[in-house]
Amino acid sequence: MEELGRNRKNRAVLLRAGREMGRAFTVAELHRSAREAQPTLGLTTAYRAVDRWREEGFVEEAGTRGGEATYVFCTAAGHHHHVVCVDCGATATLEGCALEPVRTAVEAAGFELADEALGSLPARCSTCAADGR
Amino acid sequence: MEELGRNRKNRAVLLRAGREMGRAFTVAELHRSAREAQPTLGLTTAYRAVDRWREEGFVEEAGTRGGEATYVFCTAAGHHHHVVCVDCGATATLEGCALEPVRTAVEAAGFELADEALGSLPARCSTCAADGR
DNA sequence: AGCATGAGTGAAACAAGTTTTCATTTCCGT
DNA sequence: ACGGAAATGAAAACTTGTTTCACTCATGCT
Repeated sequence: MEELGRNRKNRAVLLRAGREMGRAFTVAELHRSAREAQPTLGLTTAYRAVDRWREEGFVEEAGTRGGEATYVFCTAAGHHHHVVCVDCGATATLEGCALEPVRTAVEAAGFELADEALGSLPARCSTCAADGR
Repeated sequence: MEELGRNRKNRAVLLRAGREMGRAFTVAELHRSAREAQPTLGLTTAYRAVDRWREEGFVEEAGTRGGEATYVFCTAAGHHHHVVCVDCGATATLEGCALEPVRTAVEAAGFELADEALGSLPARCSTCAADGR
């Protein structure tokens, strides 16, 4: 349980809050949620926690929503891609590598697909698609 | 030639500058380039021109580079996707729809691919890939 | 237990990109 | 010409995200 480093109370609260969201979240959303359990917790700490998680590979960027960066917890181990609803942040995971045909086409054009920038595919969940948002 | 509206001198300069770039550009880059021909042209006008072009469909967002949004001129008419080098902005166009297998996989997960957010695929051109950037 | 150390913290200052405001200028149809 | 709508540029405002800094406090050592 030392993975969290010293003084881990706040990060533990943030971690629980983030896991409970079950979808892509902004730092402000994470902060708002964690604050319910820890009212003194500052926004700066939320930014720092997400930064750390990203460096450690627990979390990855999932695009932006309304100008704010969103993140998802990356639980699956093997090669996979996240599908993220651009409206509500709902996520799904594609196990196989559905991007191979795209990679081939991109390479035929003389480019290499930048996988690190395609960790999550922008999509719309059935609810948001039905809402016509 | 009325597509540009009134007082079109500055926007014409910006349009020429943008087309001459031949790659994805930031608003600041566009402004810097256009300023060589029109030194009084303000940054605000460049922002406004790009906004208008995007609304009109001449231009689409192509992700970000160093924290700045980038844009590409969208010349092809049919269904297509841009491939954009995340380092230098070089572009290519995929004529067919190489994304169909991805769409199928995403739909199997209960989502709909958000095409408008996938107008350009992040990639690296051969030069930047070789530079190891 | 006492203590020194350094990671952790939050408020506030800062930075960068983009948008808005506003007074002024320029174009265009009349 | 003229009147009005659109366009313009400078500056201010806003937004998101980062950095600074003084301070707290858990941790490991004695």
